[in-house]
Order: sequence, then structure tokens, then C-alpha cells
Amino acid sequence: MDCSCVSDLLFAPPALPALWTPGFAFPDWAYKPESSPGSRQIQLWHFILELLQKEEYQGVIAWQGDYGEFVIKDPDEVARLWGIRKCKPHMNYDKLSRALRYYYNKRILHKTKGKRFTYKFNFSKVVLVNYPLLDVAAATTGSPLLLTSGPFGGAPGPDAPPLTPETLQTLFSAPRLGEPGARAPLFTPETDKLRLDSPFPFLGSGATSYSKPPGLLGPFGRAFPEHPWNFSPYLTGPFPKLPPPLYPPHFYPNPLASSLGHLPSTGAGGSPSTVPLLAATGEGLGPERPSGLAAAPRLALPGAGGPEATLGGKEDSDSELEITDVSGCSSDSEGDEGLPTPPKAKAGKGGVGS
DNA sequence: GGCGGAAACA
DNA sequence: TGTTTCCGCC
Repeated sequence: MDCSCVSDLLFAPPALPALWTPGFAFPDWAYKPESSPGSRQIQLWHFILELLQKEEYQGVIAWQGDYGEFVIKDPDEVARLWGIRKCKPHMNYDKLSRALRYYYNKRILHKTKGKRFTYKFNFSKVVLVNYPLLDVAAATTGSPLLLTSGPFGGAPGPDAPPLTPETLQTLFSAPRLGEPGARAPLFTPETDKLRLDSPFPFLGSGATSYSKPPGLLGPFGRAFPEHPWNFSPYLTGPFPKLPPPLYPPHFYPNPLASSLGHLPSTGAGGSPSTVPLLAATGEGLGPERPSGLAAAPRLALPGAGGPEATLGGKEDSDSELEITDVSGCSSDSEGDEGLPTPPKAKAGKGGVGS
């Protein structure tokens, strides 16, 4: 019954911070690949982001169009990868899409009508899920930034004050994470729950497209000021938390993996010198990353010069991510027939299948 | 293709 | 809780 996927094993909250970027201590939640504290496995949207971030999957799924909008170029492949990831050999796009549809209500995602296989992330939601502390911090500091309104407090505030890099910087710089005592409350189910059920004050209901400041729409490889966490769907920049946690270092032979360093310190052994979450990313850092983090842009956007215009080459394709087969699944559950998994995820397969 | 209900599962 | 699976409907 138990599926011991390779990934599952690898995802196990590493009891070895040592595995990670030396010098940085992450709070336990930072190691959790999943978004919600309650869940144990990687979540689909998390996985999607993961794929979107990997250049080798540009041909399968990629950012496109509006901010946060992505297109599943190869539904079957994405489903296959997801199936592998979850040890669900029979996974298919129909099922996967059902799971995606469940995100509509959660407002993590919504469908881009009229465009096949196109969905759109509500990043504010994603961020809240990943950074519950943001809200807590806001509440603590009295900052009105996040969740100033909502089902629990009033009408959704589409016009809520924008999250500014400064405010975020402040929040992240708060000594909370470095204080063991102060950390606990930040991750209580209650706290997170609240976050999850809240609206997206600074991005609106998510029912419509996010407004993009004119001028930001140009080159995709630019930072979006209004998204201080510096996660631009058009950038390869690491989502503060997502990238690394998803796959352990050996899954990410990519330098980026270690660039996750900008996560707060738990103080666990490390100096509470708490590396502010955005310390290294805070300001408009585009493709450029913190010094010392040599990493080539990894995510090119179709339209930004073509998906394949990505990086000069994918020599180091961190494809070690190797989402290729479920052989690692103990498969009693559904692992009937092993997957005819190709040796490797096809990188940039031709065009948009459909 | 896309949607959402319903039941089942871990 | 977060899917997974199945299914009828549009």
C-alpha cells in the first residue's frame, strides 16, 4: 500500500540540514516540500511550479501570457511526470486536471478561459501558503499588507495596499525565525489555516488577470516589483521556498539549489543572524542572484525570445531531477505495471502538442 | 477540453 | 486534507 517513491524518500524532511547550503539553517517548514503544514506529500501546484522552473520541461509546461499564467504544452507528459512523482502509474491529464480544478476554489489557481491547457497561478496565494509568517508578521507589526480583509474581516480588498519590497524586507528581517520560542506560533495549523482561507488582498480576487505595470511586460526576464518575493514566472529566480525544498541537493545538481540560502535561520545551530528571506532577493533582482550564487538563468519564456532561447546551453541540465519513472515506488498500490518511462524527461519536445 | 459531483484513499 | 478515480454533462 505504501508507495515509497524515490521522491518521497528524498522529500523526507531532511534531518540533515548539513545537506543543505552550509552556513544556512532553515526552519523545519522550509524543508517541507509541501505547502500546507498538514499535508505530507508534495502538492500538485507545488509540483507544477517545480516543472515550470526547470528549463528542461519548457517543452512540457511553461509560463506564458499573463503574469502567473502557464500552459501545459504536453498534458500527457505532465500527467505522466505527476504520476511518477506520486507513484500513480495511471495518472493522466484528465485526473490531473481534476486536481487542478480543485484549486479553483482554493484560489491557488484558476483557468484561463479560452486557452487550452492554460491556467494561472494566484501567486499571492502561493506565497501565503509558503510564507504564513508573512501574515503573522504583518499582524505583529501592524502592517496592513496582507490579509487586511477577507472572509473573516471584510470584503476582499482588490485594492489593498501593495506589498512592497520594503515592507517585506522588514518582515523578513524580523528576528522571529531566529527565535525558537517565537517560531512555533508562526506555524500553528490555525495560523496557516487562516492564511489558506484568506483572499488575496494585494492581487485581487484572482478572478481576473493581475494587472501588470506597463513597462514590466516587456522583456520577460524582469523582476516584478509588485512581487517582492521576487518570484517572477518569467524568471528563473527561485521561488524563495519552493525550489530547494522540492528536491534535495542531489536532485538539484544545480547551483541554484544552494541559492536557496536566503531562507530564514531557525537559529538551529546557526546564528540567529537570520538571513532575511529576501535579503538576497529583496530588491529588484532579476536574473541576477546573490553573489556567490553562480547560476545561469534557467527559465526562459516563450516569447522572450523563444523557449529554446533559454540558456546558452543546458550542459548542466539539472535534470538529475529525473522524474522519469516510478521504479522506486513500492507499488503495491497501483504500481502494477512499471512505467514505460523513458530514460529521461524529454526536454523541449517539439511544440505545443495540441 | 473543461467542469464539478461523488466516493475512495492515504 | 489533498488528491485519485470515475463519470455525466456541456
